[in-house]
Amino acid sequence: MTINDVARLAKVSKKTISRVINNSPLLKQETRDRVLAIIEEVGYQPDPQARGLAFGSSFLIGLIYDNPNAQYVIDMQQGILDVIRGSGYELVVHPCSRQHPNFLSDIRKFVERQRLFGVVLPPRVSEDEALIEMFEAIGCPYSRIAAVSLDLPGRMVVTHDRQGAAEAARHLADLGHRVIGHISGPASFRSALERHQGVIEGLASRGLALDPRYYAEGGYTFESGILAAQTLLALDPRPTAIFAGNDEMAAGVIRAAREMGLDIPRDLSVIGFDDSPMAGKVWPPLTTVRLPIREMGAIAARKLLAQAPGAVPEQRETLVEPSLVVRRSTAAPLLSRV
Amino acid sequence: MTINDVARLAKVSKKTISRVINNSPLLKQETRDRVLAIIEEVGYQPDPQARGLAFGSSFLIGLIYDNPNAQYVIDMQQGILDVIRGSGYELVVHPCSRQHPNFLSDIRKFVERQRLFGVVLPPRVSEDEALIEMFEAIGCPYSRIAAVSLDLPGRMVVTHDRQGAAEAARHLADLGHRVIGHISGPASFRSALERHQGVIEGLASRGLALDPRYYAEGGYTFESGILAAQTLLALDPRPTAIFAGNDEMAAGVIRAAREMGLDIPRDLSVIGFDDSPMAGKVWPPLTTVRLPIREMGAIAARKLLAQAPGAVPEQRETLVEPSLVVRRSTAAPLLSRV
DNA sequence: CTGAAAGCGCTTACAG
DNA sequence: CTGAAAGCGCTTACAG
Repeated sequence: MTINDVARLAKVSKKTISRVINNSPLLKQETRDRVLAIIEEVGYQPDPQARGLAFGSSFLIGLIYDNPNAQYVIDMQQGILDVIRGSGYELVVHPCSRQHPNFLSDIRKFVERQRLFGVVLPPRVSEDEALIEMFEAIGCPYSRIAAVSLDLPGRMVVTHDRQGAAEAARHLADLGHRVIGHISGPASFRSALERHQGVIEGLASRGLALDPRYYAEGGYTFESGILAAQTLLALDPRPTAIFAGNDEMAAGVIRAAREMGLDIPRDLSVIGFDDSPMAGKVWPPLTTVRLPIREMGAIAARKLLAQAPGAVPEQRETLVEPSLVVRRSTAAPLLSRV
Repeated sequence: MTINDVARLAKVSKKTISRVINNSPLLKQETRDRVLAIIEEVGYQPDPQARGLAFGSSFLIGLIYDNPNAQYVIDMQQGILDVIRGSGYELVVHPCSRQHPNFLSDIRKFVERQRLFGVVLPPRVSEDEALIEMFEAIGCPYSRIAAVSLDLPGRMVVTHDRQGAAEAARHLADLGHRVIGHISGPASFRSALERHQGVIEGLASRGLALDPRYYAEGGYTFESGILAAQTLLALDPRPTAIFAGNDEMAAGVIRAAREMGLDIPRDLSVIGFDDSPMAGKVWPPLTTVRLPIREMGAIAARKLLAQAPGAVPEQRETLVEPSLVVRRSTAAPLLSRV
């Protein structure tokens, strides 16, 4: 069933069918309705390959990512799919490594060969300016997700990591903690910087300061969380609470604390970030900060689709608010409870 | 840069370029080498959309899944990508729900519209015979991953879940456990049936039987693990070990045990299945059974590609062996240690 | 508001 | 072993 078959059935030219498919405005409503009815009846689906060939651009959206958090990527894929479902677009996944020597040229080949309609860029690739310049150079539309505004409003989904971290810090302060540690992700991640800054601001709003001795830079990994926690927990006075930049590191903190014989939350409160699948399943269930990843993926997809030739371009930046999920890994410090 | 440009540069017809691209055997080696050199030099990449249109089939592989385990899906995607990298194929993801009323017709539309080259089917969709019949009917190549052989050898990647579960059961028996519980996944999953059977066989090889009272059917979810564990742990005598059909449920068992004041592994040994990201991060680190998901994805992709018109078809079924990962959630039972 | 012609970048089927 | 013609299913650019 091709455009020619439908044209024959509708007794119009195939150009008219094409106009219906592409929602052309210059078309009699009656003609449109009649054609639409026939399309529906015979179950005609325009061939995206043929359209793409004629258009000079495919109906494929690329998700380019280097995020090791599986749940994050799956949720993001789902969010993008929520939006493109029924639109004729499909999602092509492209994990990558910024470490790889051909990082840029591989992605460029991928985008050019497939004539991708555009790409969605979650962190950390979303922060890679060389990558962005390449997309600009080849004219590939994109939308970026990051913890700070890095681009034109219509291309940005900004996550308010700073606020989420501030809320976490205030939660600890309000529980009565005064000696609070923070383990951030790598300083090369905007999210790590923003969360760090959020901790500082959140504590400041309660008249507290983040003592630099109680700050450590981690690698967003379980092992780095263990290592950093061992350092911080050896300090005198020992921190009564630690905010880790993500759940992986928070799990590491819990592990390190346990191996020192500390009880959580009695001896140490712990907060993570991400609300990953394990967060509610470890013991004690982890207090953490949640970002609506799936929704972020959906918004990013919408902003990308809005860059299509006929569409109305997005003008406004979207700010996504995280929320604190209080579970049982945080409590008042021992001293203030005595 | 199109096939015409390359033809002009090489001073041959575009048909010859096409023959080079498609590895046609009837081509002088010298011509091939000369064309290849020019292709390399100018960085020509054949347009998959144009090729697909002419071929009547795209260069897209679909991953259709309804697996809620994010790490599983990501690893599988990675495995498929490992194989198709550089082949000109790309991976399109298509999560779905077997509950959805349009489940079959949605997938059919997807496959037909995109003219997918073929699809990779992990469990549970891989076990859906109505889905398979549909693929047969429309002539869509596929490869299936399942815990039992369900199809022609060339289309099957069989995971030896039964053996993995048997190994887990033997591990418990060899530690000295005699009262062992098993919580399986839903009986509508082949993996659940196979793992269950594996437990029975593993115990039998040590002269033990799985008392039906100590068996419960769960839903492969954390909550179902908690519920089932509460039932099993109320039994008299209390089981000294529980093998859960996946890590999610094993985490639920640990939770339930903890809330009853039981220490793991002192009072209860727990084994899971999957070696999910949380397995090594919970306390105690979970003994579990690992399947090489990424490798399975790669094999499935290879079997799919082997169904291409020119390729040599796969004749043999692939059997994938799981491995037991012993961590700290299993130990000898208290009595035998006294 | 609608249509006939040419073209997107490839491949198949047929020649030679 | 290589090539000229026709076609895959659409769209663009031009008519009317």
